[in-house]
Amino acid sequence: MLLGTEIHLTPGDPGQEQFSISDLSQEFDVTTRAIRFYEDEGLLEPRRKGRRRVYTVRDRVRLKLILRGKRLGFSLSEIGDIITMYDSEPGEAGQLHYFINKISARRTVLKQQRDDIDVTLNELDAIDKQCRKTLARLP
Amino acid sequence: MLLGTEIHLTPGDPGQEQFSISDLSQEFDVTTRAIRFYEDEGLLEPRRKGRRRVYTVRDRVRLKLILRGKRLGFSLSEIGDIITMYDSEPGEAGQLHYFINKISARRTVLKQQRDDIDVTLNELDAIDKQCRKTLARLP
DNA sequence: TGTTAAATTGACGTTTACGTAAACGGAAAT
DNA sequence: ATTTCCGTTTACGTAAACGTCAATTTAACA
Repeated sequence: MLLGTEIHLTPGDPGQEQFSISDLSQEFDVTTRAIRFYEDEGLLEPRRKGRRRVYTVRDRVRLKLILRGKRLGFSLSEIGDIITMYDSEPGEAGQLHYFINKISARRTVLKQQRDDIDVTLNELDAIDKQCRKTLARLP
Repeated sequence: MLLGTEIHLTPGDPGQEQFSISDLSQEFDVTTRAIRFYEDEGLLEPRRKGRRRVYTVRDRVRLKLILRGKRLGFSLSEIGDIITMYDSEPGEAGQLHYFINKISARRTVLKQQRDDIDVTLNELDAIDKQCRKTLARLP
């Protein structure tokens, strides 16, 4: 029995449970090189069938988290920290305090970013209106 | 008469109108090297007194815009585009349409970022609560 | 007026996040 | 069975954004 047929039972199936690297590459518009790089950096660890990478739904979620982090301008190292928060299994008290502090710090950054965004959006809004106003007074 | 005394009339004065590179460096916690680099990239163009850079209030505002853009993860090139929007003098119709489109595109990105931030904040909130809950059940 | 202290200009080094190309191994299709 | 993909590894290249000297110049202060 061929391994590939297991992976690609129903390509494009919404209930798909296994993904090839090019599946993910196409779905999220990211190169296979980048996906492999994220693995090198410890952000992904897909199973293997022989040499080939096989991504689960969980891996796919992780990739989504990575890309979201990138959109927010975080470094891969920071993204790794964030993913670790998501993955944390209820451990000992020290670990939990550590995570709570990490989460708090991250939230501070995110809130600052949101403030920056709001300010910028308002300013761009004003500039946009000014442009349209000027435009309306032209021939 | 010494030039320096003109620049540093009242160091730390809230109504200060001229700044040295180290003034800005200290105020915004950014290295002088970075500030010079932004100039190399065309994002700043301070006047000179002799060889020394003299920054005006306007230059300082620009630096603030640069740092805000950095916090949002934009490249210096993107930040340059944004600053250009702020600086735009009412020009001809073509220019105005061009800017309006640029602004629109930038707003789309900013809104996506804000959504990403909101989602992330909510998720971190949930994780935080989970952590505290687990903590409360420990010795 | 000599001596620090701050600023400038190169120039080279570094980190991050991939791009790109080569060379090879399986798998799929014909 | 063989061409044709797709995937893998390895390795070198690269753009962005500075860091880090070193060598000078200029300024401020004792």
